[in-house]
Amino acid sequence: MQLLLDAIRQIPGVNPEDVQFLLGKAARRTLTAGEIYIREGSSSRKLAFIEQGIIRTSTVKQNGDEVTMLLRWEGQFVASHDAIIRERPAEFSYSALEPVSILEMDYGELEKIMNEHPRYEPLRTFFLMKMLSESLERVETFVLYSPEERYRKLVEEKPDIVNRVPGKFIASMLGITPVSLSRIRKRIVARAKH
Amino acid sequence: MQLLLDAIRQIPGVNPEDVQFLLGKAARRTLTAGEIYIREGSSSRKLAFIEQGIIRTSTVKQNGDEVTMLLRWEGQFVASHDAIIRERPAEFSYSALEPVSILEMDYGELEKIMNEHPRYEPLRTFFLMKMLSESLERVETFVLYSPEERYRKLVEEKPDIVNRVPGKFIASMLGITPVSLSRIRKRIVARAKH
DNA sequence: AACACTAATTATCTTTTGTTAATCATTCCT
DNA sequence: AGGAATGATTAACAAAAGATAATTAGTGTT
Repeated sequence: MQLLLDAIRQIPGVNPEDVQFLLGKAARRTLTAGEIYIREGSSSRKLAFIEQGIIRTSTVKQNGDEVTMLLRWEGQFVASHDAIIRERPAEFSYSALEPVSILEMDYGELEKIMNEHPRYEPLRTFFLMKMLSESLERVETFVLYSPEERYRKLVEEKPDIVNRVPGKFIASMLGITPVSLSRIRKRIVARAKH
Repeated sequence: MQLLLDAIRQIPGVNPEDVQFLLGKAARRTLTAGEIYIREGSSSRKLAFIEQGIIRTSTVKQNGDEVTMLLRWEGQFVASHDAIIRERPAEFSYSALEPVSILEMDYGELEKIMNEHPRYEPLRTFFLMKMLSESLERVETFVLYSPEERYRKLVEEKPDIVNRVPGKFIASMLGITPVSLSRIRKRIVARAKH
């Protein structure tokens, strides 16, 4: 819970008592490793804060290949973008890579509260801005950096990810194949021992 | 002006009279080809709707290479993401590729109005969601598609872009070099005449 | 311990991209 | 019209990535 409070405390324009009220709406829930949280095609508008664990967003391409679109871990929020911001069924599946603990709310409920009590509005604005900021930064990594540089940056940002997530998922998220990631790793260690 | 009205009319929860009021705050402005709209490093919080023309978002990498992060054209909004959602000086320059006509507002002013009159809030939420949706879709193109597929999709989405924007800018936006784009084009026409 | 299953690495070959430089093609300018 | 400047294409080579398959490593299961 502390993690979530810390996250919310950054929000300008929201006072702590309001937060307490909203947190009352959140339910703690756990997922077992491998469990699917939101299934592809569902219209679930759940909004979750990850207390512990990693959730993977994935789908299957037309050609049958499975791709990992996104990995989210403790301290971050997870929601079905399609269901919430595009109002259509989820194109992706969201599943736990490890035992996961989340705090869950229904976005529809939040929306109702915000419509009735405008003072909660800054909360929504804050989340949207945060997600947008993260997404824009991700676009930047694709335009500015090579696959190897993207991998280095990811490891820099979240070093323990390499021990917690199978490389094939990491590769997919970076837009490359597992074979290519393997070669990148090899090149990096080769260069490390000059 | 019609274009902007059409764009705003899609927004659920905002009534037309409110829109008229906000539009009163917007000023029409033109940019000459090549003119810089927002300069890198500036803290301008201008928000603009493009009536006509194309605006290019770009920066210079550490290694000196110039990159095009984004192209925006008529019917779309332009704003300095850094200044507005990250509250820091712009990392990018925004410049007109053609003579451009925009409707311009100051985001700070909008923010003030929204804080005082909550009924305008859905407008902000709508813009944020729209930008987020676009950004997420862009991330998807990098994860799901090859450079050639990304190029095809861009041309499909905005066919006249190839006649209006130098290929080197398009290439950069797709995360590839101009030479590589040239080869992709060659491959496409070669395959067209089976 | 033996087996099955999955992931990671390696090998081989093909395709694509990056890099650099040269050559066309266009546009713009005086 | 002539010349400068810019952008696009092509060439030639190096580097990286994709595809496929084989091998190795690591898990977990019984």
